Amino acid sequence: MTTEARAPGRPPGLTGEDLLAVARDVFLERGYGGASMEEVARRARISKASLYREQPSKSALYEAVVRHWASAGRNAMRPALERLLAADDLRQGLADLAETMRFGILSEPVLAMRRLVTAEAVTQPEVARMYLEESWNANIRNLAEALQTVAARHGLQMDEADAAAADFTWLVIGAPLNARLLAGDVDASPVDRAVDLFLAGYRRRRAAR
Amino acid sequence: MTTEARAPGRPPGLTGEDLLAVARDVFLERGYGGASMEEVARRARISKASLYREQPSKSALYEAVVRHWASAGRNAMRPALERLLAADDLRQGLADLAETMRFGILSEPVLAMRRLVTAEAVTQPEVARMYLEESWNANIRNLAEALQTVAARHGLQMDEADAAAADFTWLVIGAPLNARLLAGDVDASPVDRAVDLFLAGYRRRRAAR
DNA sequence: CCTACCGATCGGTAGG
DNA sequence: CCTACCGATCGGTAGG
Repeated sequence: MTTEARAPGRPPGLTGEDLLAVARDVFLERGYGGASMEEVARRARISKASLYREQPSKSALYEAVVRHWASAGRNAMRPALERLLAADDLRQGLADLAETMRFGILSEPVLAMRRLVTAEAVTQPEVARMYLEESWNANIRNLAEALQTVAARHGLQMDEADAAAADFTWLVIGAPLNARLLAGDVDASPVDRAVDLFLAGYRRRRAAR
Repeated sequence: MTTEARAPGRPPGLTGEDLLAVARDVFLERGYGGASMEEVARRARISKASLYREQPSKSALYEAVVRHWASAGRNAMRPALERLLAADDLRQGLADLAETMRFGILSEPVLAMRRLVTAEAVTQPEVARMYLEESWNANIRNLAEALQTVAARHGLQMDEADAAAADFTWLVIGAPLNARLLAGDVDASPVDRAVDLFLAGYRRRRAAR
């Protein structure tokens, strides 16, 4: 069979979430300004008129794309956090988590989405704020919860779990994220340094202020 | 006097570094795609034809702007590092340095330049790479050198000073930089947490792998 | 140094 | 009659 079966009168092109996936690819490849509604329509095999009936404007399409992406990534770390909670060796568990975080956050599509949303934060701040809250802070809070559990089990001093989750995250991905965003470099530094520094800082109560 | 004295035949508008400053403002306000050569020319009080005689293309103007900025920021941290080296109290010295770093890196123009260069890293990667090397990595190396000196004086264990400088930097600015880039939030968390974690990690030799 | 203008393309919408 | 969709073109503006 060379043609798909389809009901008469049904649209042959993409709509709904399939359309959002196509639009996402165009935005990630070209940036907001470089993306044209015509290319989105062409790749989705629909007319521009049909595209505008699905989304009333380019900015509305952009917001829908980011919202769908953020929703999908909201609990991206959950499996890795389950593995951390199940790990006997805390240090090894944190190192595995760190590797997973690097692999995910430094992947090309995630980097491209960060570039896109950051660049458009000036003109569409509410979209950037939604992305930060739904996609990033939600994951930080999940991480904080898991860290609090393993801290209690392994006798770590962790009064402010959210801050500790941020510390861990930025020790692990700060430098390579910066390098990849700006230069595409693949960072080769082992995660063990970050994990050791984190553990050293939280193993004993830090000096009072 | 209502008019400035000027030599006959001299251009009334801006050229050279003054032109780059005007172009920088336009790029930072509008982004690369949103910046028009016409607006740059208008603000510099020159014609578009004159602008194109100074810079052969929009991308050449952009590269000149970023290069000039990076060159100016290359040793931005030097005064703060001198104060660290002169500090008696290491913890207080690091806290002061951390405040200075936050104030500088999280300032609006520096954030806007980061947004701009990051967004254009896809289409003009060599400019982004130059920015990373001249403006960021140069400062990290200056910080590493200073940290090595104070580490030796205060008995810290610091085998890889570049990595330690990156650790310190991302502990101090990672979370607030992310929040400000995406949501414009002003972070209120004290720098003391980051400094204490850093010191705890480097005060004793970390566990062998 | 400027006005005028080009070929191309943008986001968005018309009639049928 | 309906829904889904098309070719053509609108007014403005971009880099050059």
